[in-house]
Amino acid sequence: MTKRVTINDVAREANVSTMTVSRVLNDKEGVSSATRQHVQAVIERLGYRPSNIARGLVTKRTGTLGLVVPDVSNPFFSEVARGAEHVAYAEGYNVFLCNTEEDTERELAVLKSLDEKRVDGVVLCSSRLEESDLEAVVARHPAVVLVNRRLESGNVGVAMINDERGAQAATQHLLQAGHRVIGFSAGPSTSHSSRQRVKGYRAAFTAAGLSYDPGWIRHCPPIVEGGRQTAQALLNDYPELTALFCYNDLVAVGALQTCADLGLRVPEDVAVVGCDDIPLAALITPPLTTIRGPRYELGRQAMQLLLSKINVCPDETDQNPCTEIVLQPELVVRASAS
Amino acid sequence: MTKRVTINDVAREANVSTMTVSRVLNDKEGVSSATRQHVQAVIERLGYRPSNIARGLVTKRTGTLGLVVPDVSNPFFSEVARGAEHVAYAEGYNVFLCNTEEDTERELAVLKSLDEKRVDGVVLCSSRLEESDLEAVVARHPAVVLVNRRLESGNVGVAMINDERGAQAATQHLLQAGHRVIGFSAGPSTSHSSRQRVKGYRAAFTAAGLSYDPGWIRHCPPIVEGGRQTAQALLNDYPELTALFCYNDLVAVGALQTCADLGLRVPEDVAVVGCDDIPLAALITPPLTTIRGPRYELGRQAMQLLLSKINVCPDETDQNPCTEIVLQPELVVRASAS
DNA sequence: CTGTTAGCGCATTCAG
DNA sequence: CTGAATGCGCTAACAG
Repeated sequence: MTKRVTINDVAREANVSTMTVSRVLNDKEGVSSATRQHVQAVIERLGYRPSNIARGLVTKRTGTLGLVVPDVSNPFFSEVARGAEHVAYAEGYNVFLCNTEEDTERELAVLKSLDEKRVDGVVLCSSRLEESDLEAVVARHPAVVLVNRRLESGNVGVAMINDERGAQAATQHLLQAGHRVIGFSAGPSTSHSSRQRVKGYRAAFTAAGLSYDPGWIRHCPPIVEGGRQTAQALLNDYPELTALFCYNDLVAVGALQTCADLGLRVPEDVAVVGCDDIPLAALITPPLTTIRGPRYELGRQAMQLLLSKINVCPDETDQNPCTEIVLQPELVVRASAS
Repeated sequence: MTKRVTINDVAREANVSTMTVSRVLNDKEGVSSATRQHVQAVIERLGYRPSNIARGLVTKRTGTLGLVVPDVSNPFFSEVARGAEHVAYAEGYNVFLCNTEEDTERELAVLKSLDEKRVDGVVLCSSRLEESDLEAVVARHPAVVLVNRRLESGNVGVAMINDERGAQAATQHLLQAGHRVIGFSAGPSTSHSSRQRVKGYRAAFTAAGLSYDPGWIRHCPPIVEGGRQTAQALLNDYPELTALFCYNDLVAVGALQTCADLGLRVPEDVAVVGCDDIPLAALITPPLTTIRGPRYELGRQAMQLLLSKINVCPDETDQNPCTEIVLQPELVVRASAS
């Protein structure tokens, strides 16, 4: 690592001013094609790379964005991340990937760090923050898009999958199959999508003119082990239970494991429905009936919305032509609940 | 977005010089605890957040790192990413996640972008770059750690899973079970780990005093569809084939699908072995015999190695106490090849 | 213990 | 078409 070549080195070597170099760097007019070519050649020869950080200091735009997710290794978020990163890259941005590991303190910390890094915007997935904290975060950042969470106040973009509708469809499917005692392993109580899914679960009962026992709903960590334990508890407390709706497919896999441990057949003894349609859902035994949300598309659109917020012309900054994107999920019927 | 609070605003408001503010910001000595507290209070009151980018311009350290992977949504890399991000966060760094989407041009492009962003170091996973390009990349960046790839020249850190050994163990397992015609869906020919696994595959035959037909080895995209098609071609060209070793578990899933389509039973008619032990491996039918590499640990150690390279004292910069980390994989025997 | 001077690498504004 | 001066927000190296 010898010292870096700067714009001054290029200017000196090319016998021009730094301004001329700057102009060719940014493809601005006002440079004869002769000098432009010459400067280009010198840039190549010296292997010069402009410093985005020096540039950012003056332009106030860093060309970097933040993407905050609870856990990248969760297939749901890794797909969202892939979609988001793809769009960002196409527009010349880089993105900081931040894992909160389901921890609100850590979420606050990464958001602070992103602020100090002066990112141009943030896509915040499944924020577990309280309303007031979230508002403060939104206020600090130049542009924010929330994924799978809504916020009344503030100029936020929102992109989400209609979780309520998905959960309702899943529950309705079970109800129509004749199930009346349906457990719900509902994921983290602090999660917005969990709350939405609970709503949908209830709505399905209401719409069918049936009632449910609130005890059938139980929160759990959104992972296999959480699903395993909750299913165990639920089946123990309610032996009459014939169906389980799960917060996500990982939780459903845990439920499947518990059923296997207990010698219960799926779907004959207990029907199981998951959420998300992650890759393994179709490949396990029995194949999982689940709710599929367009995850990659969600990431794509969230990022696109963020970029559109960043790049609005100042005079149309108040328009907010489309500030909320809602993607519809669909029920995928497989063997675990037919 | 009103104008940002700067260090000058804080200094003015607190009736001190910017240097004093800078000192309390960086916890440097030389400030009375009285003024320190006072300045702290003003910082809080104004909601001041130091600009990491202005700071980086003078200190030459941005506190950012790059993590380049072929595909985040591949469970292998999403686990590596999680491990790497965890360590980086713990040390106060942020990481740019970059997907190459298996494309070398794009890999070059993101590396260039990372350079312009002046990252302090890069973890580069499964680089598909030619040796000369890779050397150029390594030369430009202050610190580089390669994952699953080696490079003779240059001061690079290396962290890898011993793919050759893993592939040999898998092949040996099949050989010992009596298989003699073993297909190998070997993944991308440009991938280093593919080459290593081919080596291991061969080594197992050699060690057993047996021979193989080079036609049994066929490259393919490292995804389900690639595995599906390659298995089809292999089973078509070599009907006597009784076992399939696959580049990774996704490829193995594709192979499983092909077997099902063809009415072949696994493992009775065809034994299948995968690689990586991704979450679904244990959960599909039949459960996949596979090679497990410590993915999260790989990400962790790679990032740790990178940070140790970044933070060496200048006078011990040549020592390179531990520049290569090799993690051992293990054979996980399940039903698909027992 | 505290402040002053300088400059990191670049783009913006204004003159040539 | 080109260049000189200026400053972005911060810290390093000195002074006091």
